[in-house]
Amino acid sequence: MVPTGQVGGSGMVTMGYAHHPQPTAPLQSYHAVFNNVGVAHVNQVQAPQVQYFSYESSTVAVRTPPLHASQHPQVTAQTANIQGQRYGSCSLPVQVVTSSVPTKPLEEKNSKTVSRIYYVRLPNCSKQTRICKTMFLRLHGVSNGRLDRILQAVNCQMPDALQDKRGQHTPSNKTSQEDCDLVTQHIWSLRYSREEGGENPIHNIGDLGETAGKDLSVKKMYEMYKRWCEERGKVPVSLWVYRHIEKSWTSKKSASARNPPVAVDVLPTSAPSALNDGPEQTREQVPVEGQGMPEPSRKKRSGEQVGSMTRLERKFKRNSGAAYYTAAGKLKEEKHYVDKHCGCKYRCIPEIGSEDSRRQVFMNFWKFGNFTRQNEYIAQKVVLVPVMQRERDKVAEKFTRTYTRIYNVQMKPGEKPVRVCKTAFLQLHGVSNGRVDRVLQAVACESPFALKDRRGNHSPKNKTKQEDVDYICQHIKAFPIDPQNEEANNRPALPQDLNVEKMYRMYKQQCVQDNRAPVSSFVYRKILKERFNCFIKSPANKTPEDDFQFVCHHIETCSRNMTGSDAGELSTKQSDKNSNPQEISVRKIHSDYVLRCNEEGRKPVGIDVYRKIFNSKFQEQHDIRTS
DNA sequence: TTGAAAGCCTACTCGTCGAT
DNA sequence: ATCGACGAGTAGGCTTTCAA
Repeated sequence: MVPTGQVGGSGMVTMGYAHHPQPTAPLQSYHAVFNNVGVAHVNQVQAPQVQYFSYESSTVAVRTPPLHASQHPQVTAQTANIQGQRYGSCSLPVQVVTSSVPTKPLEEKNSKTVSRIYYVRLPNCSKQTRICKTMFLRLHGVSNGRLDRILQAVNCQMPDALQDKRGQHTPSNKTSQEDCDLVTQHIWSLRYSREEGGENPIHNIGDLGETAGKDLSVKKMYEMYKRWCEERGKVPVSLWVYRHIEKSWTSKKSASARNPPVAVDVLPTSAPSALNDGPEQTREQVPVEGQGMPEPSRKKRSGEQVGSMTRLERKFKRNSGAAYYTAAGKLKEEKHYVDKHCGCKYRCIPEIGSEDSRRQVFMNFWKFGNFTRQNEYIAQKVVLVPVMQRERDKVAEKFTRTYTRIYNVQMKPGEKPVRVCKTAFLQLHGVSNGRVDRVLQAVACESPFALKDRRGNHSPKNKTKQEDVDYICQHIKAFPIDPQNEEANNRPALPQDLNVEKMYRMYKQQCVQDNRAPVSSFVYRKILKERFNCFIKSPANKTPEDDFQFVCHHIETCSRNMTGSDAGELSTKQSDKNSNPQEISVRKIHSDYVLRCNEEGRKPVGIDVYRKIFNSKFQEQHDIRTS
C-alpha cells in the first residue's frame, strides 16, 4: 500500500492510496436512475403552478403561464442553467417550468410545500403513466431519502445539488493555500535561490551555517521554517505536511519547478505555481461519466413479494443480523461473517483463534438482538487512551486527535481479551466504522444516552403543537355538543344548525382575532373526532350508491369495448383537461352515459363526478394489470 | 519512513412521525 | 394508505496525525 501523495492544483496537499479506486461505481449506480421518468411539483396554493420534469425533450414545456420575467429574473436564468444538465452517466436534459409562487403566511407552519406527481413510461406505451410514490421507488430501486434530496434540490433551484458529491468535500483540517505557498517558497529559497545566487524572496530565512542549500536535511529546513514562523507570529504547518510538500516539489526538477513559487504576500497570485498540476492529474484518473463501469445490478427486482413482518419483528431481526423486509418491502439479507485477512502487519486475522472461534465472536455479538446492548458491548471492549501530545510537534489549534483507541476482542468467555487492529474488530463484529465511531464518541463524552438506538424516534417538524391542540379543544368546548343528541352509533352529534365547516370557519375567525396561525381543517376535524368522539355527518351531496354503481357499470362496459389505442390514450393522465386525448374520450363516454340515463329515466351525474369515478376505476384496473 | 487510525465529511438507506 | 420530512445508521472517501 503505497501512499500517493500529491500537491493539489490549488496548492493544497492531497493524499490518497494508489489501490483505492476513485468513486466511479457509486457514480454509475447513482446516476443510472430516473431515466424514462418524470416528476412534477405542484405548489400547495390555490392556483397550482406546475414544475414539470422530463428527460426526453430539450424544449421547455410551459404548463402554466410564468410570472413576469422582470419580476422573476431567476426563471430565465434557472432554465438556462438546468437545460441540458448531465445527470451522471445519462445525458438527461431537464425541462423546467418554474416560477416561484408566494407562499401564504398562514401556510408557513405547514412544512409540506409541494405535491409531487410521479410518472413512469411503461413498455409498449407511448405516454407516461402516473404512479404512486411507493411504486416509483420500487420500480427504480431507490430510497425515499435519495428521491427526496433530488426533488428538493430541483425545487430549490439548485441544480448543483444533483451532482454526486460523495467524498468530494474539503476536510476541515486541510492545510490552507496560504500555508502551502509559504512552505513552498521557503523550500525554494533554501534549495535553489542560494545555490543559484538569486535574490531571496524571504529575508532572514534562518542560519544556514556552512551547509549548502541542496545538502540540507528536511528536518533542518523544517526547524528553520518553524523559527521563521515564530518570528512572524504565524502557526507553522506540521513536519509531515512540510515533508510532503518538499517531496512533491523537489520531485519536479523541471524548469517550471525552478521558477520562484508564489508567495501570497510577495508575488501576484496569478503567477504560475509549482503546485498547480496535482488535482488535474487526479481528476484524469477518474473515468469519464458514461464510459465507466457497467451499472451494478439491483439487489431486488421490482414487484418482489413483501414479507408480512410487524415492525417489532423487523426491528428484532435487523438487530439480530437476520434477514428481514424493510417497511418498503425490500429484502435485507442476513449478516454473514466473512473470514478474510485484516491486512495489518500483526495479522490479527488469521492469527487470533480459529476461524470457528472468530465466527463465534460475530454470532455472539449479533445474538444480543438489541442495538443498545450491542453498543454497550462495543463501548466495553474498546479502551480510550488520551493521546500524549509530543511537545516538539505541537501545532496549536490544528491538532484534533484526542484519543488512541485500543480494540479488544473476547475470543472465549472468561479468557483475557485480545488486542486487535480496528479492521479486525469491525470485521469480527460485522459493524461499520461509523457505528463504532459514534459509540466511542458517546463514551468519550460520557453520554450513555447516546448509546441508545434513536432511529426514527424524533418528533416531526410539522407536528401540531400542544398549545394549538389545547386552543382548539377550548374552542370546541364552547359549542353545545349535547351527548343526548346521539346518532345510531352512540356518538354525540353536532346540533342540526351546526356543521364542522361552520365550526372551523369560526375557529379561523377566532384565530385572526387572537393573532395566531390556525391549523388546517383536517387537523381541526381530527381533533373533533378523536378527542370529542363527535359524529360528523356525511356531506349531503354525496353521490347515491345506486347512481355510483350505474356509473361503474357503464365505465366497465365502455372499457371492455375499447380498442388498445383507446386504452393507451386513457392511461395517461394529464393536467390539461381541455385538449388531451383522455379528456376527449371521457367526455365522449360521458355523453353516452347521459344518453343511457335518459333512456332509463335516471338523473345523470355531472362530468366532474363521472371523471372522478372514471379515474379511480381506471387506476384500479391498471394496477391489477401491472401487478 | 510508512501503515494504521482518528476525525470529518457526503451519499445513501431506513424507520418513524404527523399531515393529507 | 400515502406522502413529505427528518433523525440516525451505514458505507466509504479524504487528510492528517500517531507510532512502530
